[in-house]
Amino acid sequence: MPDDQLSLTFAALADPTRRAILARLADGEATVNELAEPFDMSLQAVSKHLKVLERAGLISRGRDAQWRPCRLETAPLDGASEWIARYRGNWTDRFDRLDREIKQIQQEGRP
Amino acid sequence: MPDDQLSLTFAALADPTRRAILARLADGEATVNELAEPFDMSLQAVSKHLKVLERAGLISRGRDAQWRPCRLETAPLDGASEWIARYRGNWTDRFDRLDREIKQIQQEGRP
DNA sequence: CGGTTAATTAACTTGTGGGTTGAATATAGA
DNA sequence: TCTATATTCAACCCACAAGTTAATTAACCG
Repeated sequence: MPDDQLSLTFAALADPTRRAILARLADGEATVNELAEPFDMSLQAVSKHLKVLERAGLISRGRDAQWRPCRLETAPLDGASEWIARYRGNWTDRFDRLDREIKQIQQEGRP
Repeated sequence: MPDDQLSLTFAALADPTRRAILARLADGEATVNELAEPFDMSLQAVSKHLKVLERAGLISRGRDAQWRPCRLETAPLDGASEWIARYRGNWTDRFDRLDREIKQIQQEGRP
């Protein structure tokens, strides 16, 4: 619905089929047929999912003869990740943990 | 839409109004009226958004007389964050960066 | 009790998401 | 050029999301 980047990204991720497609693409490029193979739905349906992902900037497509290989594009995930991190808390907890680890490293470095 | 937890979470986050509501709740509890105030839409519409957020587990609601204060619940964000992190890469880049920082700390600790 | 405030439920409209099937397009290869 | 393969486009269906207004429930207060 709303077409701001963050909304597009989250909406694209809100479908298990699309998440599975992205997961598959994390292992490397793939054609539409290859991507569609695991799913119990028509090729056209998968093609539509790819369009959604493309509109969200989560994949890009090349052209190799009659194939249109899809590649994962992770840039939009940065914004999504940042948004979530802002509200996920608890930052202090994590800084505390990092603090302890750093102190331990310093101890080990100076015995 | 599919009702697995991850899909519910991402779908809930895919709307700017709902994200704004969550942002507001990060500053503390609020009633439905308070949450609705900034938006140019009916109270009922906001109430529906809250229901979506509640179903996704992103808010919980107490009861104080006729008020139903909403509280931010960040637990579902963990799963979402984890999913994104898995594909966001580049882990190696970040480990490299952390490596450099650790080495620097070790240098400073032992001159 | 009656009135006011807070919030939800109900019924409805409209738009769109996710799926289908069938036709169209583009390219490789015989 | 003709055919097979890969992919998209178009038209359609159904369910639901997001909004509306109107009615209902729940609790406080005079």
